[in-house]
Amino acid sequence: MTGLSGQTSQNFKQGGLSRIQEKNRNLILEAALSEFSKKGYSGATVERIAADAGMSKSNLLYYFSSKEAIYKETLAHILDVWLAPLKTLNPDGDPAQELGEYIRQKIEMSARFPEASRLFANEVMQGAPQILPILETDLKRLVTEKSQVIEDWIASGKIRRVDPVHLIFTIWATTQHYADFSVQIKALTGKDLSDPDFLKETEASVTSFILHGIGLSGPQESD
Amino acid sequence: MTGLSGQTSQNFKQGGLSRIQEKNRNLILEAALSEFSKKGYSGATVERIAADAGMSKSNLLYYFSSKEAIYKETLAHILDVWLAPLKTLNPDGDPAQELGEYIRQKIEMSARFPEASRLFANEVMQGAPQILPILETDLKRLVTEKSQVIEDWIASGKIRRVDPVHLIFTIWATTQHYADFSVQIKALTGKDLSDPDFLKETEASVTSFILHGIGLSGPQESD
DNA sequence: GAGGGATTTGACCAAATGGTCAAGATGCAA
DNA sequence: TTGCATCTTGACCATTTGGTCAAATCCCTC
Repeated sequence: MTGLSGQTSQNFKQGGLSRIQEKNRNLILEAALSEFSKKGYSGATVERIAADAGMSKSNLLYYFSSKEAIYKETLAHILDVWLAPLKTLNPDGDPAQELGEYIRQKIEMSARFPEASRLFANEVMQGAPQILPILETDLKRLVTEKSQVIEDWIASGKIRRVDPVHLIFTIWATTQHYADFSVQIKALTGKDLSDPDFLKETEASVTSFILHGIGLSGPQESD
Repeated sequence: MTGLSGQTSQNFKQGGLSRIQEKNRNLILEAALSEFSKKGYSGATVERIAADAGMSKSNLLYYFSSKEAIYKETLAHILDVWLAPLKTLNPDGDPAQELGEYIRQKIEMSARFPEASRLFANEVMQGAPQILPILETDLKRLVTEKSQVIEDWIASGKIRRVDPVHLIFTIWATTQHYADFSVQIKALTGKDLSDPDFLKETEASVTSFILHGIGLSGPQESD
């Protein structure tokens, strides 16, 4: 007796997944993100992902046809989320506000999804075997578009003349560093982004560096 | 080359390595750096490292007792080189000059030894299983010392008030990013640090960002 | 050039691992 | 409850891989 679901009995056909499939695929993808980000693609084992997800290896392979299939799906899953903040950069907004908000979002992503950051870093460092085509098309298009936004801000004298692409790289580098190298940061400071105070402090420092770097003051002082 | 003629039949004891040992160990370490940085620890295979080094797997294991031993030695080999630039930061020098030079050196390291950068990044991202103790002692001591240098520059009004540790993290993040994410950078710009023009351009951009970030102009301009 | 240690390698082994398969367990509509 | 599709698993397989070992081959000293 299922007291909760008043749903009908169409279990899985036409794109919809059955309740059990939905649940298990999610469990697997969560476990996979954890394993892949922790050990890398080669270091992760299907057995351990299955154990993390609370099922047998055989059962996991009932939901995903291969280790590589799990990996690809995990990557695809996070990629959208990962690139979302940049898309919101608004040409008509105030540069300090817009870039400050972008940096803040990126750091929050590093704080909330450090595993996703490391998975992405791992993939790219290994030569981006799975996502290179996406980088060369979608991401390139996005970066070109947002570079133009920055270029316009420069042209209208709102920010100092800088190379927009290098500015984007700098933001990516600094914000993701706190997730990817969190172990090193913890070894040196005793804290990482999971500490709310350290998160605030990092946010303030990084934002301040970059905004000053492009000729703007910090977000609090506006004149 | 230590003591070529005076040696007895003991070719390698007491620290000195035979000519053949010297050569082969170097070949192995070079191949290991390439493999480990390209595939990560788990992804690399002893067989392929041996092939890269031009010898059989058995022979490689005659020189290094295990895969882990090769990995540790490779790491140790690059670690000194990797941290060297920071050590040269001179408290008595001009901040713009000193930091500019440090950034320049770090970018040049990324250009010349991208594999070392990726190996290091990989190690840290996996939780620094091998070098965590070093990070917590030697590196922490070094960072604390150089933070004090920066702190002094702030106290004497030479640079803007910033968090010294975050400044160091920012420099590491931005400079190493160009090595670790070179595939992504190449996908987006068509170039990487192996291109001399792009190297110059990157150097100028990153230096400019950070020096402006701490309240200094670029090296050439002053107001 | 002979003797002996240093170097090199192929054959081999055990463990780990990705994946298959058939059989059993479970959930669900009638 | 019954019948069928979905779900789950243990047993099993082939391959990869780190590491061992004894037998060669090389190199150097005397």
